[in-house]
Amino acid sequence: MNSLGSTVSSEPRATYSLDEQLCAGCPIRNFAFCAGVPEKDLSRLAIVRTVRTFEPGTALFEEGDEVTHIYAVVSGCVRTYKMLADGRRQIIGFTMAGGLLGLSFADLHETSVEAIETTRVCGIARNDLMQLMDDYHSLERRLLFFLGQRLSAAQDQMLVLGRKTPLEKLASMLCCLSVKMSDDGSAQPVFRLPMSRTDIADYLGLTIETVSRSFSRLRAEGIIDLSGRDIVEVRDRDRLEQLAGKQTASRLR
Amino acid sequence: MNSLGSTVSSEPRATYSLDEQLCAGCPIRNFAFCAGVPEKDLSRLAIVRTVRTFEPGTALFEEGDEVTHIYAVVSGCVRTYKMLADGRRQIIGFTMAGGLLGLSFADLHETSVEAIETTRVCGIARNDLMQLMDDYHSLERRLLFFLGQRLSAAQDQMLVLGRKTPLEKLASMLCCLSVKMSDDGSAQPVFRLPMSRTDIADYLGLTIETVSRSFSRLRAEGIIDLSGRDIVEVRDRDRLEQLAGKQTASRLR
DNA sequence: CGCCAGCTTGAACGAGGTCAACGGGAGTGG
DNA sequence: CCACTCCCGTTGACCTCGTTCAAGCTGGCG
Repeated sequence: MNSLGSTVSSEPRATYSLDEQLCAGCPIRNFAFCAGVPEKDLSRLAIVRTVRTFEPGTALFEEGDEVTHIYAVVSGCVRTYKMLADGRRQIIGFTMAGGLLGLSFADLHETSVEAIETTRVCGIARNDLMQLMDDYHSLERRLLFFLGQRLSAAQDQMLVLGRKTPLEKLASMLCCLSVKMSDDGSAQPVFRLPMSRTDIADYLGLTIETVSRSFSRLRAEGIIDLSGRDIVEVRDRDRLEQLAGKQTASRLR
Repeated sequence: MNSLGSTVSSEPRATYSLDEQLCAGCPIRNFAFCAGVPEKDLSRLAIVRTVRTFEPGTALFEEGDEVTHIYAVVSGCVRTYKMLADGRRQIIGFTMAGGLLGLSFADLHETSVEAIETTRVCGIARNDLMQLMDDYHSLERRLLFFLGQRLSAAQDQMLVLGRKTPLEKLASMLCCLSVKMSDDGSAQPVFRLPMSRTDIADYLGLTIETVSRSFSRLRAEGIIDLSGRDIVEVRDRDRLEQLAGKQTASRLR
């Protein structure tokens, strides 16, 4: 996997960082759900949160595990997925810095989450979060907003999975990633793919071969260019967005 | 469509009910999001909410419309969907009595919603809802819970759309409907399908022909029985759930 | 009774999956 | 330093499953 010698395993190989910098200096302070806690009360947050590091391939939690914490991704990238009994996998989404993981009202997790890259996450115990939500209305409002965004993204992905062709699926994903992989939320023409072809296939409901063929076709048509296997350059954003179906039917009327 | 002569159209053919019964006697009072408003303050809710009736095929709202209200379904059934420019449609979900519609933090709706049957909905203006959320913490908590449930359902559906076979897709849907179509939240052996084969196809990412063949096969194998085209009897629940993949990989370990 | 919309069934086709071979870059060891 | 290996990705050939196209059926309603 990487030079640290981690292997694919369900054992979290975590590093506890006991004396992290205060929340005030946190890189995701203004983007993550914790922005719902007012500046003056940050110390309260800093006491209850724990920062951990996960190496590639290690699990943050798995489907069926008890829900104990919720997490904000500080840096890196994780995949959230569900499996069928025979090993078929559906990746629900990829979460980057600022993203929220594990917010659930059930007692057991309904998805599994694994680090794709070395990933730092900030965790808060569910009980502590509930307490904070009771005390800070703005935090609860912010979580509601995050869940709304997640639901909206999930609905978009249903359209992708149910009704788009492989080429359209890949184009949709690349359009999203060109925004998600940028630091400032704008669409970057050049960006890195943190996930493997297998991950992409399991995200789009395709096989790895079809993903590879779709990449080749996007490149052949001059819509994108690839450097190595993980650097994407968008050469014709208009055509990429057109393929992705950004203009939905109702907006064309 | 039905004896009232409504046709498929985007014009809402709505009936305003100006003097509805008070919220206290409402059939969904204890199930819908409004259960987050305490009993003693129900009158406040009753003032701001509006009940409307939509005939089959009429739109509650469409993608791109301004978000003005959120709705609770009082009775009937609606479909939420997204369209691509060339007419391909993906149904995001079906909402029955007690369900929530239109909760969004964007200014414009990202999905369209149409009545499948004659449907009564209770609407609250977004501004009024925001005010109520500020005043009643329990209401906001309840909306958060509803959104969490919706997200969870959306994730299940991604697994269905991305990785299941047609037979498994239909089995999954029937398992869900046997619960959703019951009054008490338990799985009923006999229930009615409110939606057409075309709706089912657009929900499962299939064609109408494949849906029809899958129904025939489930019947041929003695797993279900059909009376007419819309009454389903589950004859072998175990096999239906097995096909649906209720046991996910992690839970089998 | 006849029409029509929605559903079912059959036959042919093709998009995407499966299987297999090849390629290339990174890590390893001689 | 180079050869070897391994993993991941790409490409080609073939095949299958689900779609497409077409015909027939059914049940509700005029």
